[in-house]
Amino acid sequence: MSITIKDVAKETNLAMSTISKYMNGGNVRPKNREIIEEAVKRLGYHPNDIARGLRSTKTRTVGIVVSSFDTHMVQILNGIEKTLRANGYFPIICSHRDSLEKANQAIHFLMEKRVDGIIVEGILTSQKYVLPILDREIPLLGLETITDNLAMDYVVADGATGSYQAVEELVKRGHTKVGIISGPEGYYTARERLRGYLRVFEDYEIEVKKEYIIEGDYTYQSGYEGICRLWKLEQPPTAVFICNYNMCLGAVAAINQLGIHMPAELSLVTFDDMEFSRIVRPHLSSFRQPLEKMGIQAAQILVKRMNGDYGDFPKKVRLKGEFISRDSVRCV
Amino acid sequence: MSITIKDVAKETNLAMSTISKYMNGGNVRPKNREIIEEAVKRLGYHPNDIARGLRSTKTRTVGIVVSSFDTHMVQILNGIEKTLRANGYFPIICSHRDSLEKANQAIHFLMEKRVDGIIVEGILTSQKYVLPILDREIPLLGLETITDNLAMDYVVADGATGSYQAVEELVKRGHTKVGIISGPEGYYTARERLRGYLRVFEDYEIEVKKEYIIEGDYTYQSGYEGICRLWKLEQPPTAVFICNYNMCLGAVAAINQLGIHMPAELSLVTFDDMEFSRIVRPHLSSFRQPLEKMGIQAAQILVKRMNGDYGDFPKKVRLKGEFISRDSVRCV
DNA sequence: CTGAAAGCGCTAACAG
DNA sequence: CTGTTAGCGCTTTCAG
Repeated sequence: MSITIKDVAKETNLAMSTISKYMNGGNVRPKNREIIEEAVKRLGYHPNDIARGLRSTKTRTVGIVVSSFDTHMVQILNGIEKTLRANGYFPIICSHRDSLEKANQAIHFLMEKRVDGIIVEGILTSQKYVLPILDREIPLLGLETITDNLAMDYVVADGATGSYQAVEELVKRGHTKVGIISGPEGYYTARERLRGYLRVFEDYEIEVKKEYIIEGDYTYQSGYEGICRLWKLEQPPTAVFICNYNMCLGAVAAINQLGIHMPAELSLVTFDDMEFSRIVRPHLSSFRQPLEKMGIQAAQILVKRMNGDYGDFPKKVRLKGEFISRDSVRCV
Repeated sequence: MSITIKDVAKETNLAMSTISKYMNGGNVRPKNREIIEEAVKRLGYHPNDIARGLRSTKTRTVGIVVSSFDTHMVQILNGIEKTLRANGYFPIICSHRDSLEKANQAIHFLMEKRVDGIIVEGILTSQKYVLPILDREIPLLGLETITDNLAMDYVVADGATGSYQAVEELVKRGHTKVGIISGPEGYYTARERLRGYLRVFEDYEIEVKKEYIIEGDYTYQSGYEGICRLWKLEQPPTAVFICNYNMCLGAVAAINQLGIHMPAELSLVTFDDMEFSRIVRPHLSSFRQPLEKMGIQAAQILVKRMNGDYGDFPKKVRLKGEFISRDSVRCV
């Protein structure tokens, strides 16, 4: 098999424990230091992290459980990965595609791998499936969701304020008939974004029409269908707010398909600003979540916990984003 | 600490090895079976995978090293993850952002974690940094790249044929002045795609103009600049072939910015079909790589190797994609 | 500072 | 089928 610490010990006529100490940055007599260094290099010795983890119960590894890999997630992951690695940790990323079973598998896999901490994203954060993590007292952080009854840290974007800004933009420009294609009710983010929408109408004392509220499911398809349904109404809205990226893709496709002129006939603002927002014509006004920053923050907090610092536990971070005004909204 | 196999043994008055056997699916007397099951559940016992890996030298884990997380990679990863998990393996994903140092770190991390196999993607597949993997005889597969002198499996999309198809579409519709914004020369994929472009002109006996060949670097920025440079030419091309997704985003942005009418003034085809291709107007004609399939194939081959099956080693899979004709090309 | 010895949790051999 | 024993590669006491 491969070279072990024993081999190095034999080679140098030193004890295993001395080699071990050296490998972990401990103090060793300068002369031995050199001898060891030389032998390690010559033999091509690499400590076996598995064995090391077995003793020390620290693996310098953190588990990330996401719903799926997509354009949106990727930016968060970039932030997480960067921060984690800067702190000497490595991420193990699993996806569950909103399947409770896969999520459970992933969690158990990660626990068996003895990760030092876990970040979970999306709806499944809620409820029982994270309980075993808490039981084992593994630091746990929720991303893009909050469950009030669980003692853990959270990082979310301020969706209510974000959607408030987006919808207010519409209202300020004179729109009163404003539709929304929201996310599925079970999602924390969806509820937040809907809340922001509703609050605008409350604040501006405009009546909200039930038929303008379409519950989508965050997929391309539901964005597409949402627009179709809205457009078929006797009195279609003059503006619409789309609650996430994928649905926006579908919505724009439907708008093109139906030959609706944007923004002349229909104004649009969207949550989740993406590269294509400024490429499609008209350029889309949108609310940009600080995705990478969310990842960075999440990782930072988790690192803190893994270092045993529970000073501000449990922490709920709600990051602000920014509204970007482009050309998809007209004044009425 | 947590519950170990010893605890279960004590609880059931059976030997550790019996529990172990049961946990690994071995045959156990029905009565004991029940007893064990019950105790495992009651105690909440989960085998420690670290310890297990230490003994068995199998970790059921495979390392994935990618250049970065992006829209394109995500689809490949989906295929990999799905296939791996269906076979009982879990991926550990690392990115290196084209930094040789980070790539090395990642490789060592994965080897220390004793992964059963590794998939590497992108340019850095080449050369020395994968050598330690081969040395240790860990199954290794290269994705989106090929290095001829290394004995390992590869999965790539047939970029030459893909770009041939894309460019031929242009030529068939009467374009002779065709520009290309290619990838950086060091990339296997970039060379392949350029090769396809050149071969079309060879086959159709059309002269290629040097100034129509712009070497980009696969980024948004370079796509943008590429169009600008092409458009400034005394005799700008009437069509352009963009070699990847990010550059295409940039190219379309530039086309809009410059007020170039597409396809009237400039036709465009692109490598990498993405959702936005059929949303932007005009819809983009493009070559679609079978990204998810590439991931699936890669994982399948690796699984085979990890099972000790080296029957067809080394295997080089070159997957065909499809050209999708939309509205961004006009006939001259 | 160095070395000897014990043991992390598990599986692999081998008896029984 | 079950139990005993040894040991994976490393770290961690605890003497020296």
